[in-house]
Parts: sequence; C-alpha cells; structure tokens
Amino acid sequence: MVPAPRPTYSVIAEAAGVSEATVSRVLNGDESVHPDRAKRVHEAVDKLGYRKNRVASALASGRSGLIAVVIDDDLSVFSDPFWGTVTSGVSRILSENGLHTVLMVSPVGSVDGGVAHYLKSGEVDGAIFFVLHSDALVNNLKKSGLPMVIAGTPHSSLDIPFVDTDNFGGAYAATKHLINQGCKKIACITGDIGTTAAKQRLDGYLQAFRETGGIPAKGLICEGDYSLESGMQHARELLATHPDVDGIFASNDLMAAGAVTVLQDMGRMVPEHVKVVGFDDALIAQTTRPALTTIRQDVVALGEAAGSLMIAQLNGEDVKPIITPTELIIRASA
Amino acid sequence: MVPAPRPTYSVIAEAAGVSEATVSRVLNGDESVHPDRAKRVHEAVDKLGYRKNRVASALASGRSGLIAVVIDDDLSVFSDPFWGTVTSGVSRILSENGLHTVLMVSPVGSVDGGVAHYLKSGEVDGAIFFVLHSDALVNNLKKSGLPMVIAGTPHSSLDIPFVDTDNFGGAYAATKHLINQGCKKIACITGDIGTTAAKQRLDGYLQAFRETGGIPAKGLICEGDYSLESGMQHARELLATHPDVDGIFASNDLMAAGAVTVLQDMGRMVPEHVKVVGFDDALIAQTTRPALTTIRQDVVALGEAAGSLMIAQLNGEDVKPIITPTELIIRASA
DNA sequence: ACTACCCGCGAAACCGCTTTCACGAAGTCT
DNA sequence: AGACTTCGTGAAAGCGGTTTCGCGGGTAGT
Repeated sequence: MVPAPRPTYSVIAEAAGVSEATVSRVLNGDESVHPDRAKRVHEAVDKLGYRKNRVASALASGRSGLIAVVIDDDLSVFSDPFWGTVTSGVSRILSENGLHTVLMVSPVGSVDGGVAHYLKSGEVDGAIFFVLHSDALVNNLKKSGLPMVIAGTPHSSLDIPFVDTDNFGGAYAATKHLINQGCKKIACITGDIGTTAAKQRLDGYLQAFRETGGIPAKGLICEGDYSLESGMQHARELLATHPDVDGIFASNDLMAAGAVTVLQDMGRMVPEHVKVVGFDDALIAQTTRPALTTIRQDVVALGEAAGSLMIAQLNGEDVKPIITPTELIIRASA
Repeated sequence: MVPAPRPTYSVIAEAAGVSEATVSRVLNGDESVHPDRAKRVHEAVDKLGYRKNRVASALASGRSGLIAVVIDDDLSVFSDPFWGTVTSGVSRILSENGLHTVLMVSPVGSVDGGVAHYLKSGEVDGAIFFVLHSDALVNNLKKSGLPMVIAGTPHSSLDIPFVDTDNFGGAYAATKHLINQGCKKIACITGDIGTTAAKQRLDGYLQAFRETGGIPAKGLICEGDYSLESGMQHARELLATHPDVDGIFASNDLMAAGAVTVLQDMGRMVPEHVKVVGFDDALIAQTTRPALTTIRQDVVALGEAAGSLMIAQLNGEDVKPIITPTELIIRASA
C-alpha cells in the first residue's frame, strides 16, 4: 500500500493562490504577509492536512530542531533513575519549544568517537551533556561553536553554561543537621571523588565541620562510589576504626541505605546510636527502615533548567549557570 | 568566529577527479565503482576530513536515520529506572546500526497530539513505543506505514511486532516457588490491571494456583498499582481478611517491599510466617530486609530486542514478537 | 564483422523548504 | 508633480546529497 503522498508547498501555494515563498512566510510566522493571504494559506493547510517536512526545512534553513542529550555510559549511568528523570525534564522543555531530543548513550571519553562525529555533523542544533568524569569532549567541541549545556558542574572552568544542584549547600545543611541533633563524631562517606558533585558535597561537609571549630578525625572521611556496597563496606570500616561514630553523612541515599543496614546488623540502632543522612531523596530513602533523612534535589527542575539554558542560548541570549536549591527532608534516620 | 566550512561532494569530487554521483556511490557502498576511483574518493574524504551531511542525505533519500522512542508520560514512567534502562538498550543497538534515538516523553493518549504529528512528519524512519494503557496512537499510526515496535504487550492484537518480558512465566515461577516452599494460602497483589503486564502476571499466578487443584479464595487477589503505598495497603487488608495468609506474590518489588514492611509492623515474620516474592529484581529487592526473592527480568536485553526488531523491520525482514525469559532469584524473603 | 548487451560513469533532475533579490504599487517628502 | 522610500510579493537560486537516465566503450553472440 502506498501511503498517501503528502502535500508540499507547491500544492498549498496553488490552493491558496499564492506563491510558495508566501506559504513559507506564513508558516514561519513572518508578519509582513497580508492577513487575507495568510488566512487563505492557513485554510489551505488545514483543508489539505499539510504538515511541514522538517528534514527539508532543516536542510534549507540549517536548523534541524534537534538537540542531543549525551549521556556518558561509562558507568551505565542511565540505569540510575536520576538521569532518566533529568532527561525527561529536558525533553519536556525542549518539546514545548518545538525542539526534539536525540538521545545518545555512549562512552564519551574519546574526542573523536561516533558521538563526536555526530555532533560535528551539523545534524543537531545543540548538545546537552551529562558530564561526570571528563570534560575532554565538551572542551574539544567548544571550538566548533555548537551551543552546549552541561548538566553537572564541569571540572575545568570552560565558560560553558551548566546547571547543577546545590551540592555544597545541601551537604552543608545535612551535616549541620547532624550537628544540631547532637552528633559529636560525624563521618562522611563520599561519592566517587572523580566527580565534581562528590567533591562539592565533601566540601559542604567540611565547611559545616569547620564551623564547629574542629577538624574531622583521620579516617572519618571515606571515599565511596555511590553504590550500595560501598556504603556497606565503609560503614563496616567506620565501625571498626571509630566505634564511637554517632553520625554519618553519605553522599547519596543508596550508600546511606547500605550504611544503615550494616549499622543495624552490627547492633547499632538508627537513629538512637548513630544518625544517618543521605542525599538525593531517591525512592530508596522512603523504603529504607528507618526512612532516611536526606537532602532532596529537584531533579525534574534540573532537567528543565538545562533545557531552558539551551533555548536561551539558541535565542542568542546571555546565559549564566543555574544552581538549583536543595531541601532538607527530615525523616526517621536523623 | 566562523566555523570552518565543511567540504561538500563537489569539493570531494573535484579532489578525486570524479563526479559527485561517483562520490555518492562510493560513500554508500555501491560495488559497481572501479576500485581505483573508489580509492581516490576515500583518500580525498580522509584528507579533507569530509563528513556527510545527514540532513541533506535524509532529504534526498527519504531516510533520516532517526528512530523515535515514545514514552507515555501519563504516569511519569520515566522516573522508573526500568524505562531508562530499556531506553539505553535500545539506543545502544540502534547506534551500532548507524541510527539515532529521538526521545519523546509525552502523554500519548491523543491521536493527533504533537507526538503524532511528529511521527507522521516523516522525520523518523520508525518508532518504538513504550505502551501501557492505550494502543490508540499506535493503532492510528499503523495506517501510515511507519515501521513500529512496541515494548510491552499491546492490548489489542494489532499485528505490530512487540517485545516483552515473560510476565506469565515469571509469575508462574514465583507462585510455584511459594507453593514448593509449603505455602498454603497465597495472595496476589497485582499491578495496575489496566496494563497487560499486570494481567499476564496475574494469569501466571492463577495458572500455578490452578495446578494445585484449588481456586484462590475470595479476596486473596488485590489490585494494586505498582506503588509502595498500594503494597502496604493491600498487605494490611490481607492481614485483616485473611489472617492465615502465608504467601504473597506481588507484581513488582516495590509493592513486595511495602508488603514486607507492613507484615513486620504487624508482627509477622518474613519468611517464617509469611513468604513474599516480588517481580523485577529492582535495586530495592536487595536493600529490603529480608532481601526479596524475586523474578529477574533482563531489562537491557529487552531494549536491545526492541532495537533489533526495528532494524530487522527496516531491512524488510519478517519479524516476530520477542519474549525475553525471566529468572527466579532466591533471596531471604521466600 | 555486425548487432545486441552489459558495465562504469557523468550530467542533470530532484527531494521540499528557505531566503535573497528585484519589481511594481503605494506612500512620503520637497 | 517628480524623485525617493517603503512594503508585499513572486521568481529563482540555493541547501547537499541521491538517483535516474543515457552515453561510450568493451564483450558476447551468430
């Protein structure tokens, strides 16, 4: 079966009794067309069920209406609901602006892999990166003039707009909360320290600590990797080296949950003996027993911020980094 | 700064001393070009760093190399890591075949919303749907001849290829396991029964039950909605109406976790008094105490299956639905 | 040796839309 | 009233590939 051939400008133009150029003007919102003619065009479009061929449009105008979302798959990040949610936020904002999201889940390390080629091929109008470990690709692409936005704080200070959660402030608030709850010996389980988020959260913890006048004892800071297992492992070590630890700030909920499990297995009660605060307010924060006190980040808002930064850029506006606020969610664990 | 203008066929053709037509042939793998000339073309391409403009190519050939992945956002599905993972599987397979993934997160109910328009606009070569509640859009699009794949079993029997987990078999295995463990009174907390997955899992439960010669007592089957809360709520009801329940099969891990929490709060021990089996082998299955016995589905494989079905279809091959197997993971809860 | 094919290749049409350019009509200024 | 703008519009030239068509030369058949 041959799908009904779609009408083109030429048939619309004929039906409306105008030229193709005028059809184009009307359909692209050019104000200078006489209202009567514009109306005729719109009628023809409706009547014939015309839909613009975006590929042809892209070729002629040089704008594809496509924005790439590049997710580094080194860590199979995408199975983390966090990124899925960010992506859906991005996608929503973009589609509200007539743009579409091209998803690229791929290792991003290389400066001339498939992703790089694609981005340079001119098929997309911009790219949003979920950057974790390396800025190499982004840095390299900067020269090409492609509009870019980074979700997450970049490592080097490229002057590329980025969006990020207030990691520092959140971690600070979390630690402060532990202090206010009377904790004297507060440990920190960091995330993968190769990520800027982990560093910033550690800094927030340190800042709160510093304000108490003290310095974290050796061994109170352990480097985890955001996984459940690392939370468990470090909780075990902590208990061994610092049996009197009475507060733990973990850089994400998963590690916090792991720590809670271990603490309980080792006979410590949460929050009576040890208080625990996580980060993210992921689902697991609610399902852990006791439910986790944590730092909520508005993930959808983060995605939307990334999307709107991209749109502002395409409109030639000046853009500044956006840091989205966090919120302390107090539950049972601290 | 003007980005360096990219070379086009005409400069490649000139550099290689052939016509543009020949360049096109070489670059598209047409065998009929003399090896010497082909070599000259390749050399020119390498030397000049030529990259094909995919938009122009798409316009001329009618193939855009883009596949849409359409996710119904009625339920903010995308925050479920499940779909993120499926998507990354799809994306991987597609990009291995030179195709790109266009993500559309949007309510899909309407037959002529933005998504529908886009898909009909010819900008994509195919579409993969994550279908939950309604086949309306897919059904409508079928007429357009667009190659489609459905992830999840469709409600009506459109003859559109789909991929799905073996929901029936998994649920059957789960229930069977409970029976083998000596459970006499086994309840089922279903998922949102408007989804085919929930129905199939219920059927699997019923089948296993039937083979014991019995029929589930009134009230042993409760309709949940895949949420933690609904798991908790139905567990409470079950305990009230059937205090002697000794086994629960929940249609996903989240509800299973909810049920476990309630059981424990009500003084029942898991698995001693009541055994619980979930479905999915989500992260929460590992963090729940006791850890959940569950049915694992290979989510990445599901995505890859969807991608390969699409590719087969584009190649004009005959395609049949793919059902990916499940696996019983025995942990502590049953 | 002559017609019939086949093969590799270039010329040119074409994909459907955007945008520049120039033209005629209408409006403005002196 | 004549010269100068301004404004709306259509003709046409692209955008950068793909694909059809047909030509010239070599091979095959009789």
